[in-house]
Amino acid sequence: MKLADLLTLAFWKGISTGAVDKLPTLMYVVGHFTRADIPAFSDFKDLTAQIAAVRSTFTSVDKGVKVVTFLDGGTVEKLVILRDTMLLTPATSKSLWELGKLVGVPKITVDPDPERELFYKKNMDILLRDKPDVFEKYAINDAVICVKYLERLIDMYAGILGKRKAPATLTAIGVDLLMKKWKTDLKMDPLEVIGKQKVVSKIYSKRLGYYKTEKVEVPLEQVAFYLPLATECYHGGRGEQFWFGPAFVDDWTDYDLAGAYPTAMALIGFPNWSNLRQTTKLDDFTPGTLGIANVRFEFPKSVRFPTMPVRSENGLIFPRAGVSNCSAPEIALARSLGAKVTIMHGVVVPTDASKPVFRDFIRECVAKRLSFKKGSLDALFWKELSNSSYGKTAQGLHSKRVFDLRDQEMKDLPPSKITNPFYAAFITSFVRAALGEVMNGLPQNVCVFSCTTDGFLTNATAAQIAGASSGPICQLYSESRDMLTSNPTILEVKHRVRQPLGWRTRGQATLIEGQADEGDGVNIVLAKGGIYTPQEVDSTRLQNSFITNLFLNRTPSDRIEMATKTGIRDMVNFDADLVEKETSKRLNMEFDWKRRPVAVWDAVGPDHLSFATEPWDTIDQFIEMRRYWESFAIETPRCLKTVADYRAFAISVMSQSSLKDGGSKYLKRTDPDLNRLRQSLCAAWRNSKAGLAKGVDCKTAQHFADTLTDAGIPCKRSDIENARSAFKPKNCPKTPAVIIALTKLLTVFPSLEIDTLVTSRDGIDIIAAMDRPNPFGINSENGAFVSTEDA
DNA sequence: CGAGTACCTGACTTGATTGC
DNA sequence: GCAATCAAGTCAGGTACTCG
Repeated sequence: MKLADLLTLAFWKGISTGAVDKLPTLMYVVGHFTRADIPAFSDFKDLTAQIAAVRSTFTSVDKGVKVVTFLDGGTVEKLVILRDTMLLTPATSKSLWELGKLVGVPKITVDPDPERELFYKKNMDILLRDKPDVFEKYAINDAVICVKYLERLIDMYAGILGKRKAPATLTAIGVDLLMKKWKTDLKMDPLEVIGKQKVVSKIYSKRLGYYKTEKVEVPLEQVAFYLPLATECYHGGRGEQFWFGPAFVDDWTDYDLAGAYPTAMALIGFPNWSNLRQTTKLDDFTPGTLGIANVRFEFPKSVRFPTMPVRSENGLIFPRAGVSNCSAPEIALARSLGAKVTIMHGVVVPTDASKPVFRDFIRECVAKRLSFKKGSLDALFWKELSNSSYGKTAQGLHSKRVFDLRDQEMKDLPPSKITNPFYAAFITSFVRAALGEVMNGLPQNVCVFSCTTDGFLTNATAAQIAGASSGPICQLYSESRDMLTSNPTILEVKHRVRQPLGWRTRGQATLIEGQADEGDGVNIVLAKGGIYTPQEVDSTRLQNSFITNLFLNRTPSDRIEMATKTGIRDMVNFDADLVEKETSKRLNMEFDWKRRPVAVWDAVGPDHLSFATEPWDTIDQFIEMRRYWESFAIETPRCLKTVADYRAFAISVMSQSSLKDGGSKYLKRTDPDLNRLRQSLCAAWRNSKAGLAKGVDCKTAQHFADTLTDAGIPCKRSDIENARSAFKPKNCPKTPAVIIALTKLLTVFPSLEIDTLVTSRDGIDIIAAMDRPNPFGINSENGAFVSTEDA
């Protein structure tokens, strides 16, 4: 059936039952997750040319679909605008069931038995056969929810912007509202706000065969010059796991910066783009400055959480020293933490703080949100508007490929009307800086367990938190907060637990729940870090114990099942239907090595490897480390669950890092140090190098092999015969095992030149961490926490 | 929409085995 | 003892995909 046929049928039924007396020429067709429905139309191929794929589903963007319907014996052309409620729903309530609750239409249950219910939903044809009346009700109910929701949305839009329309996405409403604020209320020119101008350009039109003049929006020249640097200075949120494994038992609190991104946005004053200037003066970069820079930095050893972001393939890293592209708030913070900072390339945009560009918009969103009941559709709607506007300032900065339906190819997501890298860089930098200021303000004996974008988990007391959140950045944050909500509080408590478990960025669970009675969910911290829990495991508590068991009992070969749906590309290119496909993914609950282990031990209760961390000295150390980890664990099955596992990895790391420059290629996974030593010795013997002489220091290959084996280096005759390539000097890592073996060999071959065999580099040493005590003073007998002050 | 992975592919190295 | 052979292991780069 074609889309047109469906509409004809609907009109015909509407007229014949008297429900419809006038036919519209322009209409919205709405569904929830239209990716499931649209491909079912027989003219799907033609439709794709007129609709767009947004966030993996279908909607109309800048134009509608022309549809010809047959009514009263004649043909009538209608314009259809497609909408997907999925794209118009606040982030927390994506399911149709949630949506139904928001508009007051509950979803219909088809069977009282939950198992039958699930079965019917997966096999709608059987439901139609068994209970046709229920089927019809159920099917229509979904449509009712969508229509009611869209009507509500159109009403809301009209109430705010005075025009009756349904935009394609929620964020589009936010941008429209912001534009209105700028133009009507604040009398600002949107182009001036984001540093652009209109110019007339001549474009040759192939179709018309002559030049057309067109007005295009381009960045002001003095701004354009620095856009690449500003884009480099824009990063996402800070996410790190500072501790691996089970923590000690204590009062742990999960804090969140209240409304982080909107709060930072509200601080931006009206920019004077034409007076933008280059500077390398540190004092030009204050916490509130709209400024970006490429800087060299070095933090003192005493700073536990360095705050300068450095981009890597695996996300943001915060090393002790290096080169960072960041914004003014982080530069100011680094200086106040005692870091040596040198600005190599810096740009500052003067702003008028008395004319903030986003504050009124945010304030209106916050006021509107607070005027509605918490959790209601309106409240969620307004929250989404302010939160999503930050994302729009960053849209299109880092290239993101999206599938273009019309041209059937991947294209870059274009910038939005309010994309501006200076803003995006400032907003995110300010939030990271606020987080960094608090974490570094805590006493050394307080443990910070993890952090994600705008929150962190710590065993600090309320008084310690208060003491840590009084720095200049927090002050500014508090002022902005006060201005927006008349409440200067900056940190909110999200969860309280007694013992957390952590493995990687965005990977935390709860071993012992908290005892707060503030409601459900407060006592459990759970961030699954990309791990799927089965559908039947539905409550947070069940999911938490599922994840915890997964972690404690994991093996390298564990896989987790997940359901994926046919993607848009496959639907369009191969005419594939939307089906669920069961796939499995390797379970990865190992550390991400964004920090360096500083003290390692086997924890008790639950029994598992545990370690505290410190920052890497440089980004290169991290990059190297990640490479070692990937080759060690992801290809060879191995989890780090005990100190013995850790030791094997630590030796592998030292072996590889001390060789570097090609020498570390093809090191063995198990006993890399001794295997390489054997290889080197065999080549040395065959070529009479490194103080060995073939036929003199052992008559036959077999004899030499036996001698090595006796010294603790397993060796076979074939190993010597296979040593066909030239002897490579200094090609052997200097691990404790290698030194012991060589010392033994020296008694057999006194002329052996150890320095010719063994590398002179030191490499990355995470072996020594096994000898260091837990800095937070665990009593290893029972796992109980002993504060360093008492100990 | 950014962050973080998993998976695929093709080229290269290594170590066990075999025949001379 | 040496050369040839082969399967398994290793490496590097690119891409697709999901979650929060």
